[in-house]
Amino acid sequence: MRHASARSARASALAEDYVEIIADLLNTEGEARATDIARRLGVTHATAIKTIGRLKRDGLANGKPYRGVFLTEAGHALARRVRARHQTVVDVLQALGVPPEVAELDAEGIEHHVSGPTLAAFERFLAGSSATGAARIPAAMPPAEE
Amino acid sequence: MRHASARSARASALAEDYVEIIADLLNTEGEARATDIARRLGVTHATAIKTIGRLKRDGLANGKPYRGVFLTEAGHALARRVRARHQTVVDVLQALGVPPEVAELDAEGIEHHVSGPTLAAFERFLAGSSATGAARIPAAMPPAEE
DNA sequence: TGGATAGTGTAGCTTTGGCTACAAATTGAC
DNA sequence: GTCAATTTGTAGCCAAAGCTACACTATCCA
Repeated sequence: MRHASARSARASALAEDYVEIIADLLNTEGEARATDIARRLGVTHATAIKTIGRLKRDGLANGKPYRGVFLTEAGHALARRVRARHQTVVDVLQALGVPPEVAELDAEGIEHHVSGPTLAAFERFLAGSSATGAARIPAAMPPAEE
Repeated sequence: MRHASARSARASALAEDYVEIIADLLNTEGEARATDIARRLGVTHATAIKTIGRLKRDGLANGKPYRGVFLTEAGHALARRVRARHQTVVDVLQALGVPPEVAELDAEGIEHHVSGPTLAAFERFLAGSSATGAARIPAAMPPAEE
């Protein structure tokens, strides 16, 4: 049954991607239009609109027809969590020696499968590296217990 | 378009999971039965059989009705690649301080999104750690250039 | 040699996430 | 204010991946 959780993560990955993009568009452009969301994802606007409909149904987004998409409080909370996790994953990959552009690309897929404990370990790892000013974790770092 | 590659990775993830499990069953049990594959994945046997049909269609598996599933040469090659990558991801997660059981679980999802360059970086990272015999990478490790 | 049990396969349904094609609304330029 | 262009929405199609229910084979044991 090991794969079952990976499968459910796959299911929520799309919603997380949409929410992440919508939040980003709202921040940078002031509005999130269906066409822009679609372009960012590399799908047609019809696909985007249908998926946005599911986000609305699930209480993550709202907005009136022809008036752009907005996030509910739940949507914003999810976006914040997703964004922070994304950055952590990118930072870890880069600390491990992955080139920045590749790290950014791979993080897009990896982030949806990083569980809470793993995220915590990543953060400890990064805190350890930055504490010494080095890009790598110091040898003296204690094993993180949970 | 950053998300497009993550999406296509999601598409091949299931095939990779099946091939990985089939190879493991062939190794440990000598045969891969549909019911066992289904149980490992946490799906019903009907779902497993349908997916195995797709693997056969795509040239990864073969076998006669009621006679178990086998891998083609392509299937075996894929299984080998997937298994090696899986182990690397698990090792990296543990080196970063993720508990073994969690590392095993998260790797199941993460591995499908680890690109070639990232995998190479992971291997360099591990080579650096093991050279000192420590579970962690030494602070003195030089940045891996690419 | 039969049955019972276990395993395999088929049929038909659902949801998701894609697509194209078309229709409707909005916006901007005259 | 009207018309063209853009954007948004709808309809209908497809394949994948899941399910339940039922039918068919194999296998094993009495």
